[in-house]
Formats: sequence, C-alpha cells, structure tokens
Amino acid sequence: MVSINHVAEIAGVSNATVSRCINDPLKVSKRTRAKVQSAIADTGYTANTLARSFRRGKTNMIMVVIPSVGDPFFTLVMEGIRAAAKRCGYTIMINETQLSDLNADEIGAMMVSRQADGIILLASLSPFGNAMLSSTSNRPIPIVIGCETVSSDLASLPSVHIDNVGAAKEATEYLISQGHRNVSFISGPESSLLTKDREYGYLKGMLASKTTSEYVQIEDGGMSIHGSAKATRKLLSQRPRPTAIFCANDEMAMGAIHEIKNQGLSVPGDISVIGFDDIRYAEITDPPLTTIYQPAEEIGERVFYRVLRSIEDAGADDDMAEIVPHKLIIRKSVKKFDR
Amino acid sequence: MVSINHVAEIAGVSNATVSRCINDPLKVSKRTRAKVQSAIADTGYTANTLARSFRRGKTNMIMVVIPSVGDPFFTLVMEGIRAAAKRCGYTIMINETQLSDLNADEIGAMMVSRQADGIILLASLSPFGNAMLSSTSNRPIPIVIGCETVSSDLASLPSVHIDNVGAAKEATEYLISQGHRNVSFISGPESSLLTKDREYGYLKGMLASKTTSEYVQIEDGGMSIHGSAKATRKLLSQRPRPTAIFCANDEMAMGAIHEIKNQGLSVPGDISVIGFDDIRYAEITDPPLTTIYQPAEEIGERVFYRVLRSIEDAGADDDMAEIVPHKLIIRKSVKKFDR
DNA sequence: GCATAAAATGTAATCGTTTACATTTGCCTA
DNA sequence: TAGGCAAATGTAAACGATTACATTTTATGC
Repeated sequence: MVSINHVAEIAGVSNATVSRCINDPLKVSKRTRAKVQSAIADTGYTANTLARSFRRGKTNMIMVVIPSVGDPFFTLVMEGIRAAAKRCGYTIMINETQLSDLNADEIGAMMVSRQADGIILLASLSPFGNAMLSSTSNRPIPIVIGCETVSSDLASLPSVHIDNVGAAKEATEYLISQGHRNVSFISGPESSLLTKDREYGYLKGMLASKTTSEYVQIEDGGMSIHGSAKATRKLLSQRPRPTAIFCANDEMAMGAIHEIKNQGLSVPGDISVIGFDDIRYAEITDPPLTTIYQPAEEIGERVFYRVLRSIEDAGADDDMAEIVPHKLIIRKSVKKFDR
Repeated sequence: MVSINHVAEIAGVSNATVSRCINDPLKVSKRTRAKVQSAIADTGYTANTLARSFRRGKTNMIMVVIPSVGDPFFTLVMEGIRAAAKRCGYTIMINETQLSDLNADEIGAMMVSRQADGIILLASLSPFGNAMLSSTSNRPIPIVIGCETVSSDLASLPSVHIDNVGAAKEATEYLISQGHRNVSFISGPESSLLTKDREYGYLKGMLASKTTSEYVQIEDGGMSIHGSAKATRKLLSQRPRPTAIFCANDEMAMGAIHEIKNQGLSVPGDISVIGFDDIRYAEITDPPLTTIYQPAEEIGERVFYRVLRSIEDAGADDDMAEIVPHKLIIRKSVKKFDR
C-alpha cells in the first residue's frame, strides 16, 4: 500500500506538503502542486482513511439505531438520513435493536468507542438511559432521536418527530366524526414509546367523545403483520364487535385488513380501518388505506442535520424537540357508520 | 479521554501489559491481571477503536451496497447479513446505489479507502467493473456478490444467488401449465442484471411452450409499484389482452394487482399474476400472491460468511458462484385458464 | 539591492494501539 | 546454589496521517 511518504519521496517534497496539497491546496504553490498531483496519479495513492480518522479523531460516520431494518417506515426515514449524509460526505452505519429497547450501556459503548461521530436513534431508550444521557456532559458524541419521543419530562434529549399524541387523537376523532363509537386500537410493544404515545392519543380521542368506556379496547399487535392479524381476530370475536380499528402503524393495518377479509367481512363495509405512517403500500392496499402521513424523509434529513450541527459545533447541542407536521390522509378504508 | 497509558500508570505496569491483558489475557499473570482490571474499572477505560483499527489495519466493518434501502427483499437479505455480522463482531455500513449501476471506480474507492474489511454487493456491477475486479489481485479487500449474478462469462466474482433464469422459467411454465398462453412480463431496469436473468428465463419458458411469439411481451416496470402499475395499464390496453402477467418482483406484482383491480378487472378471475421473491407482503395481498420464494436471510448469511472467510484467510478467495435453492409458492393469484 | 513581510516548505512531534524484541523474574533440576 | 528455561514484563518502534513550529524562499517597496 502506497503511503503519503512514498508520494512525497517521488514528488521530491516533504510529506507535510503532500498532506497540504490534499487538504488545503491553496497553501501550496502551483508548481509543487503539479508535481505532487502527478506523483499521486503515478502511484495511485489514496489516503488511508483509518490513519486519517485516527489522527483527526473523526470518522465521518453516523450510527443509526433502528428497530428493524425491514420496517418500511423507518427505512424511509433512513433514506432521508442517507441522502443528507451523502451530500455531506458522511457514511452511515446501522445497528438494529430488533424491537427490544436499548439499554444505556449499549449506547454508552457506541459513544465511547468513537467509531461514529454521532448517533441517530430511531428507537426508544429506556427511561434510565434517557436520564443518564440527558446531561450534555455525559455524551462524548452527539445523539439525536428521530420519530421516537423521549420518555420523561425530567430528561430531555434533542429530537425530531411529529406530535404522535395529537395525530392519534386526530385519527380517533375522525373515526368518531364518521359515526363510529366502538373503536378499538391495535398497539405495539412496550418498548416502542412512540406507539404508547399513539395509544394515549387514541384514549384522549375516545375520552373526548361521548363513547362509553366499555368501547375502549386495546390489543397488542406486536408491530408485525401476523401479530396484528392475531389481535384483529381477538377483537372481531368480541360482542359488540368494534366497527372501526385504529392501528398504530400501516403494516399492522395491512394485517388487520387481511384478517378482516379472511373472516368474510368487508373493509370498510363492516369494519373501518385506519393506519399510521402512510408507507408506500398504503395507497395500494385494497381498499386504499386512510392513515396519518408523516414526512419520513424530511424527519431523516432534519435529524441528520441536527446531529451534524452538534458535531461541527459542540456548543450547538441544544435539547429541543423539533416537531414536524403530520397530516390525515383520507382514502377508502373508513366508511360512515350509521345505525 | 483516558488512554491505555493512563491505565498502565495507575496499575503500575507498562502499556504493553495492559494491551496484552485486553487482547491475550493468558499471557499475563493473575496478579497483574487483577491490578490492570481494577485500573480499567476505576478509570472507565475503553480502547480507542480508531487507534486500534489503524494499528491493526482492520475495522471489523463490512460495507453493504444495496440498490435501495427501502426494498423489502433486499432488507431481508440485509437482515441475514446483519445477524451473522453481529454474531461475529462486525458492524455493517450501508451504501445505496439508487438503482443506478455502480461503476468500478466507486467500488475501487471503497476498497482502497479500507474503511471496511470487505464488501458485499447486492447490486450489479457494470461489465467493465466486473472485468476489472475479476482478478483477485485487483481486490485489496474481498468482495462477494449476493442475489445478483455476475455479468459476463469471462469475468467471475464470488457470489451467492439462486438460479434466476431457471426460477423464472419455472414460473412461466407454471402459468403455461395452467392453460395460459398470452403471458406478459414486467421487467426491471437495465442496471439490474438479476431482472434481466428473470426476463431471459421468461423467454425460455415461453419459447419452450407452443405459444406463438406474438404473445411474448415485455414492459419495463422500473422496479417500483408505480412503474409497474403504468406498465400494467399499457399491457391491459393491448388486444388480445394477456391472461397472465409475470412480474420480476413482488412489489411490482403488487402494483400490477392494484392496477388490474383499478380497471374493474379481477385477479385471478380475469388476469393471473405471479411475482418473484416472496416478500412478507406476498401472503397478505388480495388475493395472496403466487410467487418464487428465495431464502433471503440465508443468502445474506452465506454471503457474509463468504466474505468473512476471505478476510480471515486471503487465500480462501475462490471465485465460485454458490447457488441456493428457490421454490415456487402457489397461493391464489393464478387461476386455470380455459377457453 | 536591501530590508522586510508574506508565502511556501520542511522538521518532527503527535494521536493510541500493538508487537517484535529485550530484559527481568520465577521456577525447576541437577 | 548455579544453571537453564519458560513465563512475565518492559522498551521502543512502528502504523500513516496531520499540524505547530521552524526554516527557507519569494515577493514587495523603497
């Protein structure tokens, strides 16, 4: 492997000059620059990234922690991150939690290893971890949370997300406005705070309506198609049967629709379904899914720039939550209910 | 940041001993080991990964090049890679091609930068790049291709994939066995060799039947839902109309089904549809999708171990293609055609 | 042509580990 | 107890870039 010293020798200059030629070309005269450049071309030299990262203490990599690499919503957020990262010369590393919630130690280990210059968390942190990291001084490298909300009021961490509670309430109120009273909710695992926020929004929406509390019903859909199908089966066996089901994400809504049809019922004829996220399959489900749109790529982009700002200027490490707008997308999976 | 020298000082030993304590504990006596360990605990020392990688010339990272981070099939392969990588203490970095085909320079740059110890290519390489890299000596770090096939017979690169041609032929023959004659194919972009292989398998299947060549028809679905819907619209406007459509992947099949229904036709009543990949949505489309199953996670795992083997033993760098089995999964989207 | 400032270049230390080699310590045997 | 060998530890040199500081060269003004 050809090193900078090798190039320097061939060009007849010192290694410092070669380094400057690469990193700050204006600092070296036209003549030597030409010599160096031709030496670089001749040798096919490229800087050893490892040595450079080591010396600079900077890797130009961002670690993204994601619940599941296969999740269509989070991959969209990732896409936003990736695009922004590429523009800024960063590479992303990924780390999957498999839906289990991250403990602070793991995050701590990532931070202290310095393999990345910053961390983007698309997963939720345990309240403990959250508290531990809430003080800026405990973070050797910046961390920003995307999509997920932070768990406690005491501890806060920089974040970018929609108003999950408000959006879920809005979805619930929409169902109620369409005449539904018996509305069930299919939720995600405890480790997903964002789902709990949506659950809370659902409860708020139900409470605000004249619905009796017996209609409030929550099943765990485990954030998966199959889990949701199972939860739906259970809900459909109840009497009185819900007339509408609100799912904490679109994929679970897909599972719910599948199961409802399986039972010989129709969507939205017998049961209305509403989802959350507006993933790209939402418009081609049968019927097309009414859901809450989140600007996924934009969230990814913002989260990235937020981290980048903190990397470039450690002082800029504010702890604000950045709320981006959501939008109810009305398609065909919800029908007016009248009896 | 506390360094190894700091720990050494506190423990009253040399930094070499601390290093040995971490990397080869049996080489140091029980007594000093205890001293060092408590010094590590006291200081909260963790090795600087950057320095270590630099010194060892090894990062324990694998670069995965993927056409699109949002693709449900490739993310499943990624999942297999990730799981295996985690078991072996590797982290994965991702690099998206956005469906454009990779030129050799980009790959070369990745290789020479040494940020990763190996490369997994889930995307296709231009024939030129392929040729350039086909000689082991041109590869500073190992590279293995997953899912995609290599482009020319002259050049070969290690790879793991199914027999795309054979599988596509099988799917076509299945349609023909169900009485279909007028079968169209929705293909992907030129940059996806794997799609071209499937196209070729379709042609072989059609040729082997008694179908007249006027029935052979290929439309580009651009590897996307919308692209496929558009292609489907075009196909449906033809007279005679195809009685079955074979899509180069499941997502395009989902787009096709959506469009067919949109036109007031039924699947499989009027048009049969067959997909490829068996992504997790395939069983919940309406009707459930008949498709070709690929062992995605297994491919990921195998590809990873293949790279790993080459990393650990540069001599092990064989150039064999490893073919894994596929399977036709019969669901409900294909119906017998009789007239 | 000289003094001076500015620009260009060189020298050498540095980042934190690992590791080849040298030295010391401990142990066993004769 | 000397001698010899193995085990444990230390010393110091890498790895390849960056960069503060020192030195040389060039440009400028008079």
